[in-house]
Amino acid sequence: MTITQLKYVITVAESNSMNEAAGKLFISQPSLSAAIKELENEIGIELFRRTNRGITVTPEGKEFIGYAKQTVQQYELMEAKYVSKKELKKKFSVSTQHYAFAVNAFSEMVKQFGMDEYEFAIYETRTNDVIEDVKNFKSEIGILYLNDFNRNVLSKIFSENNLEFHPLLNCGIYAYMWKKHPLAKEKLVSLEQLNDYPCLAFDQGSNNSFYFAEEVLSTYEYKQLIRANDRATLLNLMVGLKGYTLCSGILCEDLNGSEYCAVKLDSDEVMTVGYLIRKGMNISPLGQKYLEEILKFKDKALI
Amino acid sequence: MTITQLKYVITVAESNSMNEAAGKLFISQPSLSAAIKELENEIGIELFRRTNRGITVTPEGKEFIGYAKQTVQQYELMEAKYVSKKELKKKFSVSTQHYAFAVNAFSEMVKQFGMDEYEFAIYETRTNDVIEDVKNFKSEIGILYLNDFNRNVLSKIFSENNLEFHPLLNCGIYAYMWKKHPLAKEKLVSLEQLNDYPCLAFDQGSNNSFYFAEEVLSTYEYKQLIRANDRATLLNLMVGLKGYTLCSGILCEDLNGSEYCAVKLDSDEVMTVGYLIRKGMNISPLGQKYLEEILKFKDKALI
DNA sequence: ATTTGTTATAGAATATAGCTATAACAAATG
DNA sequence: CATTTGTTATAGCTATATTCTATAACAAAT
Repeated sequence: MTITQLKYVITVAESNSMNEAAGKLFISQPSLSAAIKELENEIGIELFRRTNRGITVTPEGKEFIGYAKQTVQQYELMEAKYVSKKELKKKFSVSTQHYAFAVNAFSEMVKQFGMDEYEFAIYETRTNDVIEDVKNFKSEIGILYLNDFNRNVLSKIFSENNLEFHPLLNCGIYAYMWKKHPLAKEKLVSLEQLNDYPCLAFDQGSNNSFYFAEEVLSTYEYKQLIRANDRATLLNLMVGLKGYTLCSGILCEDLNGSEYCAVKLDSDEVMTVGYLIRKGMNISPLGQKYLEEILKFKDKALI
Repeated sequence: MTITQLKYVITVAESNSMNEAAGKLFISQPSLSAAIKELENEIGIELFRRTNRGITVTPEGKEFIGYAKQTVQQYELMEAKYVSKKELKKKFSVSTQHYAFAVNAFSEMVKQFGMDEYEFAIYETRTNDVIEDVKNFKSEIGILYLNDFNRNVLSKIFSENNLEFHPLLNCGIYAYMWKKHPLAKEKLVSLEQLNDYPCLAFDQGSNNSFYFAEEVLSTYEYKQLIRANDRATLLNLMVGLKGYTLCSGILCEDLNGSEYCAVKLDSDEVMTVGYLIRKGMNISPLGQKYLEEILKFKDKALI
């Protein structure tokens, strides 16, 4: 297992064929094929499925490539510092459920590190994709919540996939709605009161298991339920349909605007927002800063 | 720059001569000498000073080797997982000023990870060594405090050495003393009151700059000052001499025993305990856990 | 002066990585 | 249905790198 082989594997995985990858790597196709095969023999894992129409990455290959990327990145960091002496752009991505504060923390971090030396990405997406992104090394960190209802199921998924959940902040449940909503001035609202209005929820794609829902009380039977896949859409529906959504109560007026407000729900239920990482994986300085930024919402979470 | 070369460099740095290192690496001495020299030429840095009585590491070499250790460790992690398939023992060390809670957090972390898969080390030492240990990659994390007096000086040292300080907890200043000390029952003590008793301080070796002192009010002129280099010794002197020491007020009865108590000092001064890491360095899962454990003292710190 | 340790150098043997040419195969194409 | 075009795999060769042994050069201890 050499660094060269790892670099080759990564390039092949990003290509549609050995031929194409060989071109990118400026070596001949037989050399590349041999190098890959030698590695596969050494580790005893088939990384790519070869067909006459190109290659596909096997599931085990996907995991291996994840580790390979880490190792090569570390190596290239040294290479950049000591050999070529140019600054290598470090990468950082995060995948999150639909939380304005996760986006806010992200932009704060970006501001502090600057775009010159770093490459950033944030994916605001459905629960299952958050898990997948972290699993496949697409994102270093995933942001999602656990509560008493989904904790066991998600924890099992985490441990099966070598993932680790770390709590960041606990918060009560709030109904998020338009400022001019009839219930907006209440101190406390009950589910019965809310039942007169449509509940807005984030679409979770094909995986419509309750456990993947982003609404805290997914088991409750809502009279009216509307699904959306975009936070801005959802906000628009709050105004247009006098809808509401159940969430953490962590507000970011800067991002969602001051047109909305959160009213505490009459419920003892507590949700735990936390971060998901691959088990045994180091957290980069960028990741450290991002988590620090999220922790700044600890106070705001307990309005 | 190959992984092999990096491994060679690391072994040489841990040996007294090329010959000795060559033996450890099961290669001939000329091969090793050539490999090292080739690397030095490539990066344009002299890593080792050769004398007829062996080798010494240059300062630039020390830094390079630090990075090399990181990179090789990452590589060996993959190698262990995919090639040799035996679990590699991960290493974690921390250097800290004399804080019982730092030791306590350490032992909590060790308990949770278990000694089978990991290799641990904790160095309770003087301020300058904490900084040196982190700088030279001996410890991943250093624990020390900043206050208004030493902040500027230490911050400058940190940035000059590519180190980063992250605050963990703020605490007031307490006088730590024997439970049967005449002042032990007071709610609040002044420096004037304490002046009747010897002040106990940690010896900082040759570097006796005020800025490196572990006592919070190092500028104050103590009538009686006794230096020690061991926490247990200091505790004994508290009993024997009715001495006291100024500290954070974070107590760990489990470790120091219940024979001692902390009395709040009549002063607004606040000290910030935090951790020190190399700039741009990732934090390992062990380090993450350790910091989490220290943060659990956040409440105890504000008695 | 000799011995014993060190690092550095030279030249030969071996191992490795890459190349070209070609095979083997499957799907698209005329 | 043969041909073309894409794919990966194999064989044999060459240039390069790695590592060895033997030896030199040097300094300190004996």
